[in-house]
Amino acid sequence: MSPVSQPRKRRKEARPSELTAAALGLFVERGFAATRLEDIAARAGVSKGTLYLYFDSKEALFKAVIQEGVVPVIAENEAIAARHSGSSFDLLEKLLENWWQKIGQTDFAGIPKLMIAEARNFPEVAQFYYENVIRRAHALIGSALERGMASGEFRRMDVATTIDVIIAPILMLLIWRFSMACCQNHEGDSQLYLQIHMDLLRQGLRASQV
Amino acid sequence: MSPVSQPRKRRKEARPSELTAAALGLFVERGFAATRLEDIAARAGVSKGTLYLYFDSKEALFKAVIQEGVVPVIAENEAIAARHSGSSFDLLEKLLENWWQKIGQTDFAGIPKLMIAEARNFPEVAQFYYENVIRRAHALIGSALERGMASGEFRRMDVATTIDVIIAPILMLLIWRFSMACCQNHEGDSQLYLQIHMDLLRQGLRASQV
DNA sequence: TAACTTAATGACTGGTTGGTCATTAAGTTA
DNA sequence: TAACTTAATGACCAACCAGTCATTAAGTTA
Repeated sequence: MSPVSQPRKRRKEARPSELTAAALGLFVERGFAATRLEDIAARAGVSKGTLYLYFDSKEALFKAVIQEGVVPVIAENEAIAARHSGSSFDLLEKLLENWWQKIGQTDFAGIPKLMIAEARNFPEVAQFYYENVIRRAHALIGSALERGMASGEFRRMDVATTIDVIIAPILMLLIWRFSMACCQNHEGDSQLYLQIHMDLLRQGLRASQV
Repeated sequence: MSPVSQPRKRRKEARPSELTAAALGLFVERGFAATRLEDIAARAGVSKGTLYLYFDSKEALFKAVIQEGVVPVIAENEAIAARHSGSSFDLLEKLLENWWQKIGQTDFAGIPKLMIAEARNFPEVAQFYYENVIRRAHALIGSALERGMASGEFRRMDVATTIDVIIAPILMLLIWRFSMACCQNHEGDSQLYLQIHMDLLRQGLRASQV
């Protein structure tokens, strides 16, 4: 057996994203308060001291985790909505598909659970997340709904609240995966879940035929 | 000004539930790890030492919080389902109504967020919650769905997954209230939210008319 | 009211961890 | 290869907190 300690490499560029990735994983798993900085550093393959070269404090690291990877996907979806032509329900499906690819199937999928668990302890970060992610996602779904109502494709409804009801099952899918999912022996089928949600909406949103 | 310290009263009976109530509030607000036992004791109007007369450890207190107030409501709803006659959608509405009265509008409303945030750190408690709350709630909704499918009221669908999609917005309502809700200036209307969810379901679940 | 039982207290301790900094060594320049 | 810059380290410290226990006093019994 050779000595365990690796020669220490100097890789200034790669460190921050490696550290936020490690932090995301542990924060989601254990919660902010219960996660030790030493464990984050170890998962990223550095020492605790190195972590402080790149982040001022544990809270600063938390902020960086949140701000890193969610906003770009919102911007993408805004672009998708802008150039869409076709039924409004198709637009909803396109937005969901892109979100699923960029968030739902990546490590960022853990962020909703993390944000929900820690929002009250970090109001400033929660505010940032609300303004830059939640509000914009709402606006996106809202405009699709209004488009569909204007064309007669969807029935009339309270838009603001309907948005919440549409988004809720999508968020719960991720939240569940990072919390209670460990108790189920059978694994849930995410694709089927999303498909059934959209099936219910397809029929639930459309203007009644009579 | 008179001295601050109250004469200490002896109230062995009332202590446990006062302590679990205080703990629920603080755990929901700050998370398990970030909550200090001294703060829980203070909120319950006793000293930290007193807390240890009634609970062996911080984790034991957490278990007690969870086990205290959710199971009875499930049992009630099982009774409601057993004696129900009428449409299957009416049954779903009745179950939701009772749940809203007994959980949604009480301090127990914070439990879903707490369970989700801490499930991974307390697999034993999570397992208990899964078996005694989640599984039974699922079975309840599931039997209502199958009843409706058998009578031709609902269309055919994958029951297990549809249950999840139905429950998700209801849980998110509470989770939201105890996390990101602080960021919104306008307060959401829970009644309207639940009504729209049920409206979407009423039309989304029913067998297509053609 | 004296003796007794036990609910309640809060000072204390041992372990933990966020954050610091003097030291080490990787990589670069001359 | 010698001198230099700075990324990386890990021992260390101070604050914090779960859990303990000797002491206090509320309420009860005789």
